[in-house]
Amino acid sequence: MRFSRLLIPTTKETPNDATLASHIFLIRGGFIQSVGGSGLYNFLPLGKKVLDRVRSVVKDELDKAGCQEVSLSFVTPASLWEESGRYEKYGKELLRFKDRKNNEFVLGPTHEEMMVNLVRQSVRSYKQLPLNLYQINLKFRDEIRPRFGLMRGREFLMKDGYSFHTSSEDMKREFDLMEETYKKIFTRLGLEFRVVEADSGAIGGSGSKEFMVLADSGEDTIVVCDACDYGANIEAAVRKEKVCEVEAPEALSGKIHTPDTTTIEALSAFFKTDPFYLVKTVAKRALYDEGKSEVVLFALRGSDELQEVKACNAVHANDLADITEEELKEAGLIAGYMSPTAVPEGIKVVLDNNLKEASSMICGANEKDYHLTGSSFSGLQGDYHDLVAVQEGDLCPCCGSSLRYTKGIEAGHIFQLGTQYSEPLGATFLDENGKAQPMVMGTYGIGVSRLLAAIIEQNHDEKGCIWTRESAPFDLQIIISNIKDGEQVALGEKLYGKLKASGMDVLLDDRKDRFGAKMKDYELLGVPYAVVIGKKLQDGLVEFVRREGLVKEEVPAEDIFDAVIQKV
RNA sequence: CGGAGUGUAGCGCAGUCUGGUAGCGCACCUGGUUUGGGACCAGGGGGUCGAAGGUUCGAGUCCUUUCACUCCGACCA
Repeated sequence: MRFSRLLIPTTKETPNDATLASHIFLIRGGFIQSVGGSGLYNFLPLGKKVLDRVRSVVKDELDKAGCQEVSLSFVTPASLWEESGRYEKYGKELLRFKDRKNNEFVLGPTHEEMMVNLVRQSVRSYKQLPLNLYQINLKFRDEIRPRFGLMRGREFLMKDGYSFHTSSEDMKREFDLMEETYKKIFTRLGLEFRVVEADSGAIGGSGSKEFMVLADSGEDTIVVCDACDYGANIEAAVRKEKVCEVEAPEALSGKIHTPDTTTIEALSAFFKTDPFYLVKTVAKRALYDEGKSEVVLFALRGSDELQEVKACNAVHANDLADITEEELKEAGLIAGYMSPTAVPEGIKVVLDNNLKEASSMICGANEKDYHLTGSSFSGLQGDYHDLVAVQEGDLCPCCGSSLRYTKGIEAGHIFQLGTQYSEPLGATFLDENGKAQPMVMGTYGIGVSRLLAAIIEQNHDEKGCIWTRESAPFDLQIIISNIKDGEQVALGEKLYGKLKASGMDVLLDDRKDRFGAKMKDYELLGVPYAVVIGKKLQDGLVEFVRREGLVKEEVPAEDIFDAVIQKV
């Protein structure tokens, strides 16, 4: 392609709302264009090209793994969502609207319902299973706060795949195959990534894994072990059970006057004991369907922090909200002195697993200025769950080494769904005995447009993008320094023609601009390699440039074709 | 939704306090010079100042209402 004919509106200035490198360079390089803000973007020729290349890597690997591509209707009848029960549950991110006949529709934010519908209409027998269908299509989520360019748009390109099986064993086999396939995809795209244990969120199901592209600008905190492969989203991370080297406080059981000790620190100082032996009680309002809600107490060791997503899952709530002082009073709870053992009637209590069989604990008396010592949870019946937010320095559940935090961009997520969609939606097959069984499902997503942002987050310098081999808009860029120099032009054109004929995708910068402007654009666009044909051509030399590190090498003009073929 | 802020040319901004001809830089168009690090000279085009209402002889500027967007928190590929 000739630069002079391509629509590549590069700019020197940074749009005022862009803070992330990927956002800045994708806009400045003329890859994408904002549609009046609000998380919507147009893909310009260069951006579309990169998107297609990334998409083709995804497609190629999926097809190799035996998946079949389909394309589902973007506009989805609301009735399907009502069937699955998600019409209400999904919340405001689901864009709903009516057609001229007043029928309700949604713009698909994910397509479990549609795909199950497709399959239940066409699959009858176990002989037709397993099946793995996917599409790479637009999704729309009416995000509360879209930001960071392609990283979190409202409209985005997603690959969503769904598999259907006769048994959960077979589904797990496919789940593992998808994990391997995803690893191949991210590796081919040149990304440094980590597969981590994850929370399943609104999609549901169990045993989900996320593919995190490692980048400081990532929005997710992930917990990783450097000694082994263990990695998990902070929302799902677990640790080896903690022990405390400090001895437990004397087990005198009783009510102690503890004025103004409403925090763990104060309490720890008052009793001269480790927070490990204190009980932290956190009150939250759990929100459910149809506007229902209730106050819940979450209790854990004073040395631990509550992980809200885990807490939310423990009570099967849609969300947890902070609680106001009035609400506390109304519920009969005393701030700073709450306790899982002295609870007003009708308040739900959830206990952290670490409290199971704990003894010699100090907890609130649910009475102002009083705490109870010598509390024991031994034999105490209760609703025990993992509620703990794993901290840096906690020990790896697999190998016992120290864990640390890092940041990641969630680029893929795979779920073992089971039958939670096939049952309500009636997606059944007839087994060998002629009995109807619900299909066992898995679901697998990749944020394709987000991958563009992730690639740049991981591969850029202060000057611009550095595309990886399989994501680059072109294999090579030829820069003719002075378009008025007949010799430079002749060599540029000749090289361009020969390389194109050899199957290479080449961008020829044949613009009238000065050298500096072309070089700046090259650096901004981030094509992996360039050939600069300039002044040194008088001495029979041209330059071969590697974008990464901007390494330059002089090559005799007559050898440049072979050099390019060999290096690129 | 809670908190903060911004809406003026395609982009980035000044002008608003103190009402009086709509400005600057980049980009764009024409001509010329220039061609190894975002050139220069000359000329030119482009705006219902987010929207509606009000005050005034006169509103980008003051008042009221409203909308949109951005940034910080809870959701997600």
